[in-house]
Amino acid sequence: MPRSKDETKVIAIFDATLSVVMKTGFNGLKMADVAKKAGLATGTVYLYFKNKEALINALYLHLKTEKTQAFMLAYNPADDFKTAFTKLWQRYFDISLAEPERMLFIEQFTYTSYLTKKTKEKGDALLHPLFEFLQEGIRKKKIKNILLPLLISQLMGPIFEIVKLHYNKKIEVMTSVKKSLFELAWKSVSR
Amino acid sequence: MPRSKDETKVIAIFDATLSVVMKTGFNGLKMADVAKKAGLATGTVYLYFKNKEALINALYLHLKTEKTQAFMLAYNPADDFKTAFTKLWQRYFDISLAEPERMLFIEQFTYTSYLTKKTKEKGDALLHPLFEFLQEGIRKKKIKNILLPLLISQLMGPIFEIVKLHYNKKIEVMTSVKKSLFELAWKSVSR
Amino acid sequence: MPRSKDETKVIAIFDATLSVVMKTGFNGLKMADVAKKAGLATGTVYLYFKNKEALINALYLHLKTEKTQAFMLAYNPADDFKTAFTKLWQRYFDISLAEPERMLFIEQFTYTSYLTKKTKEKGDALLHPLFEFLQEGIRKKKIKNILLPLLISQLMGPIFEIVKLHYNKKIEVMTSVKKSLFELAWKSVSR
Amino acid sequence: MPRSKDETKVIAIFDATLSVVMKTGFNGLKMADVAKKAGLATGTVYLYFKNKEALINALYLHLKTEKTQAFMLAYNPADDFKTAFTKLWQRYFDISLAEPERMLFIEQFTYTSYLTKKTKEKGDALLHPLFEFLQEGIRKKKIKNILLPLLISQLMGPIFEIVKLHYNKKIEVMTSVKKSLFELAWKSVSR
DNA sequence: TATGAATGAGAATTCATTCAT
DNA sequence: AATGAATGAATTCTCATTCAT
Repeated sequence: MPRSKDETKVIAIFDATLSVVMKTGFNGLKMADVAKKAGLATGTVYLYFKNKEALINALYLHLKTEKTQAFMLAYNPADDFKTAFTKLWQRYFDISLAEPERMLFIEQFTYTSYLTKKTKEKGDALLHPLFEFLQEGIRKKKIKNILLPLLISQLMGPIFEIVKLHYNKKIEVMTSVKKSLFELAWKSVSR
Repeated sequence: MPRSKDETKVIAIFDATLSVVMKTGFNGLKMADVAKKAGLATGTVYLYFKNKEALINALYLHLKTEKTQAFMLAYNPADDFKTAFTKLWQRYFDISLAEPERMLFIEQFTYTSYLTKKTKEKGDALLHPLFEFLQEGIRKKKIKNILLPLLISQLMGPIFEIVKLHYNKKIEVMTSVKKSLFELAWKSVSR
Repeated sequence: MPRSKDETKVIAIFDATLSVVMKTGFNGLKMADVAKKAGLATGTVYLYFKNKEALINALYLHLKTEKTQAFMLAYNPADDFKTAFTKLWQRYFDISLAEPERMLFIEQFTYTSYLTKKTKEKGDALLHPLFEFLQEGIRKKKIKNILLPLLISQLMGPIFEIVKLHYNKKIEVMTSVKKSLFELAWKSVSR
Repeated sequence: MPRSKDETKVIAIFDATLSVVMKTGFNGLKMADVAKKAGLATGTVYLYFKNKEALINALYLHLKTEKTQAFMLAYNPADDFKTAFTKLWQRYFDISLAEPERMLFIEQFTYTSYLTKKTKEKGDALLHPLFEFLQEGIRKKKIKNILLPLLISQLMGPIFEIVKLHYNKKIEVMTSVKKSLFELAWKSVSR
């Protein structure tokens, strides 16, 4: 809930917050550090965000929105289902790996008391287009007829895990890996 | 002769910590609350754990060990691979859903600066038996020949997601759900 | 523009610390009391000094520097040795008696684990000019040719004792007393 | 104020206390450390001393008594004044250097709120025999007619300083040094 | 708006002392 | 008497937030 017009500063604060959390964990997140990293005075952060909680909620939504929009861009209604599915999965995978911090940040705060119910709901709502796409796939008998949340879990769960491994340098993700994983994913949900 | 240092108290402190985190989130974890919940004086907690960090690391390892041991009990070397795989998956699933707090707690810990590198390593090491079991499956051509970490991600990722949904009351997990999910899992990794 | 970090506050904290120690003894030194006495919030003290140890080290050096400078002002290179010696001794004596707290405080510090090796060294270094002056006296055969540290001990030791007596109201130091003491001092070291 | 008969334990506690203070400074003195060092349980220390303050006061008096007695043994009323003075000074010097910790301990606690007025008075009273000896010297016109406290300060002050230097390894005290120092002392107070 | 010093409530930790055994 | 675990008041230090400039 920025009050001012200076969108640049909001972004600087978001970036700084992300960076601090990634470096120190969410319990190491201090407003003073965020300010310093953003090149601002502590007080200035409070001109843009009412308090720490507000900042975190705003960032959460910002990241989730950005990410969702980015990957839904891969969707072309003209494609046949399998093609569309493939493009979407790959885009989601690519984005997640390209900016693991964003994804991990979201994960981290989910079970923190900082995150408002409202924020969580808004975050969930962003996935509606994806739900509809998958629903369509079920209707067309392209994928198994299971509850959508389960389907999504089956698809996203592995990606989250891979991103963690990648971020912690436990694995290197090459094209072959991506290919394998996609096959696992498609194999498990396709009909 | 004074009372002797008591294993019971360690457990009481572990339980209290878990309970406090689950009620208030990770950032709401205060040593005083833990002590009160455990029915002890603040100082007593420090008799058993050097400081907050030590407590968290110990609890992390405790939970992870407990969980791993519990689910590896389902493993019977006499079983053929598919049977063993099925039992293990189901046990892991059941345990995770039965005590979602423990699982979520472990996950949360991971993104805290409290957790030592050493602790993480020890935690990872606990999964060795599982790695070996899957390796065996690959050798026997029962499951796909992919990097083990990827395989594990594919198997555990979805379960984590389901547990979260379950814990947040977004879904109800009935037998049919469990069955569906197992099929997705098996379908994706089997040869 | 906020208020800028203020040298006045450092002095206020120094004074407050000194005053608290003098009233309650060294083991009665509490940061909260220092802050209150200085008219500041607890946190403010930590803005100027990293922690209690840093405060004590800084104050030690501050007092020792101040005292050394003050008494070295009595030194005029144009004076003949005996005159210079007399002036310095008297100035040191006067200063010590005028502000016994400062002197006693410095002494007390010495036996605290708070005081860093580095700080002690810096403190010792302050006496260099005095060492040189006495060395000159030896060269000129005005005073006995003994190791400088012994000479200094012989000169300062009695003064420390007198200050303690004075501070504890065991004696009253009048001009006649000062005269006697100077004679003892000069008698003992002169050639 | 030991309550029990076990004098051995009292000594062990005294030694342990001295040792802990010397290692960590008086603000590092913890009852638990004393107990451990003495090979006793914490509670046991409290069987022998009511509390920390009582322990410190008892030790202070113990050390001062011991030291005073030890050096007054060098006094032989049959000796002429100068001989007696010499013996006493040297004995005091030797004792102080041989067990610097004891002397330094006494010094350290003098300005701590732990030490009772009563304890200080008792400690001072121990020096009475020395006062009388010096008074006699004045009467016999062997030493200068100055206030006794000043005289004592003049004699003890330098020794304290030397002990500190010695303890901190700043100087090495050989026979020649001792001789020089005695000469300075005698020169300053003799008539 | 922007600044960053100041605030002080609140959290972690310590340690003298007690007490159950 | 001896033990050392337990206690909890007291203390240090932190950090979200405010406010004077």
